[in-house]
Amino acid sequence: MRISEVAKRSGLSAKTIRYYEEIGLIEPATRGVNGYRDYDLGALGQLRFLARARDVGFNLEESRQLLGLLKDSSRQSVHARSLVLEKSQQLEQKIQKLHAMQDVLNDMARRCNGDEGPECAILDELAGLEGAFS
Amino acid sequence: MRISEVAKRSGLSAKTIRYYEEIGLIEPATRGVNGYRDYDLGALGQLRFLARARDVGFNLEESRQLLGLLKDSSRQSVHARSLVLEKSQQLEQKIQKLHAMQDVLNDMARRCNGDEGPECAILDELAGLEGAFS
DNA sequence: CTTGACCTTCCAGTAGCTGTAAGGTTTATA
DNA sequence: TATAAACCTTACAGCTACTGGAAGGTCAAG
Repeated sequence: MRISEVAKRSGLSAKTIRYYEEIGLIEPATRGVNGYRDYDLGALGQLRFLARARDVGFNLEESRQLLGLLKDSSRQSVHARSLVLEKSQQLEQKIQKLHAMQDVLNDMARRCNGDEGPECAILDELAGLEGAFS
Repeated sequence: MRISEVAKRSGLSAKTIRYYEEIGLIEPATRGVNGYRDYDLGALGQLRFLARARDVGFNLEESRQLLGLLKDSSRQSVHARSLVLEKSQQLEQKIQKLHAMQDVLNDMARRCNGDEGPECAILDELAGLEGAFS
């Protein structure tokens, strides 16, 4: 398979696949006589695995670890599980933080007239005039 | 005020303040005879404003726009309000996405034994073997 | 007079790609 | 057979929003 085919079937861009090779996340692809990269189903499988790991929130280093576990026949599933649970907790924290930010935004919007005048509770609050008179 | 004082009082780092000046987010600070940057309360106010805008999720370009509104006496509060509402919606989408990711992670963790053996529903699912036998 | 805490500029690095340039190859069509 | 479209290659720059570090100038205290 050529790179564009693997790209289509993995959901990654060709650029990204070359990048993953460059940083050693996957083995360098074998090359055809013309110098084009050539992929087999095993390589496609690894790229799909990486795409999914990224999709659920793992960064490249974590995805590398997970791929290492996948390839390690003497692995212990507890390791994969702890990576997943830790990531889930990280997402939880991110969600909480985003919620808090959203609350502030919604509150500001509620207290702002949103008309053609210059008076604006949003700008006041961002400037530190803590809307004491809302 | 010197930069470290402004840093302390705005919550930004000195590095960040210099960076904001470099990219034109704030006016270049006036300089003392020794070449040190010197800030007045107005500059501090703007930096605080920027710190808060960043805190609630605006990126630098959006923060620049908000600061523009703050400085524009002929502004219309509807503009600030629409920026805030749009940002709130963006946060909502991010939250939904993180929730979906977290659901997948929690589901994978639940189906994984997490013991010393190699069998692992997490790795199976990431590899695309859609846990049909959970 | 030296030590330490400031300040300055400049350059490099981070994550995870994406865009673009300049070129080689393959394939389909006129 | 010519040629144009659609691939492929490498290499380098750029993106966001900073952070770290080097090399050096300034200033106040002891």
